[in-house]
Amino acid sequence: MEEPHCKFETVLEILVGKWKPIVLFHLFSNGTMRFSELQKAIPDITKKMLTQQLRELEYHDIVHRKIYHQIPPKVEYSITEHGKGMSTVLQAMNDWGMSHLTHLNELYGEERSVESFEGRLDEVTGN
Amino acid sequence: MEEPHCKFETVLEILVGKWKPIVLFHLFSNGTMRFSELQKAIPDITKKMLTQQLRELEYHDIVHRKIYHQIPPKVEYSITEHGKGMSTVLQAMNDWGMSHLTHLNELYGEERSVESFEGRLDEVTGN
DNA sequence: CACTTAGGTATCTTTTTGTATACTAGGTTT
DNA sequence: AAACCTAGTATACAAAAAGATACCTAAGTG
Repeated sequence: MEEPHCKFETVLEILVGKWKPIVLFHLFSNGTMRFSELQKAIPDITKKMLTQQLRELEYHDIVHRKIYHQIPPKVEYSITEHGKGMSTVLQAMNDWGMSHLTHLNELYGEERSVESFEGRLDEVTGN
Repeated sequence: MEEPHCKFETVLEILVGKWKPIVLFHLFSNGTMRFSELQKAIPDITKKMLTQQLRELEYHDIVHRKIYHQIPPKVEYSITEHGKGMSTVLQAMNDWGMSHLTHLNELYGEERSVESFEGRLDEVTGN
């Protein structure tokens, strides 16, 4: 076999967390967003989770946090230059992910959406 | 709302779980492995977790489970053809992951970033 | 003087994941 | 006959992640 597939865990570590993908999606799509704009765009997220996910992305230098020292506060989030470098990886994951969805539909049936795969997995694993 | 970076969640869904990466790594590296060989290769994993992770990968048609009907039981696991198609994505994740580690080292220094990534990664790579 | 605003924290509870340990089947070896 | 394989289950438990809710700040507004 070719090169060992190993350190993709690093990417996983960045992306791990229930809300990271959708947060990243919005920031990649919209460029720069305020905390409250992200909250609006992701209605079910709590402030705590949004803060947490953003802080973790910030630690990995994927997201930049710009604070305006005003009252009421204003904080803007955006993808860093380093973070933009992730887009090819995300795109590759996205593309393969799409084709995988098609494949799963062929295997298990068309009527199932992404969300319902979870439930079907539970049927199989008995959890 | 066009979607440049969105359904990479599908890949995440396959890879999610504490032991999936190392299981995949061994199967990609070794081709075909028995349940007990995987157990040996990943000493800290419990049977329950190994079974669970393999079943989930099997559901996604990434891993194939071949049962030999004999006593004592023999079951072999391998990457499916569909699963092999994942290797480019894993490779892309891996490559970017490596450069990200370097970047983190530059940002935080060698000790700090090593500390933030778990030893399991090193187990996999043998570093 | 109280109210509003934006971007958070601080606690506590619930849910999800992962771990530990014991048990099973049925043929083979001691 | 008892012990030993392998590839699992079953059950109980601990730890981690996520959710719910209340609270904080400090200037501007009515």
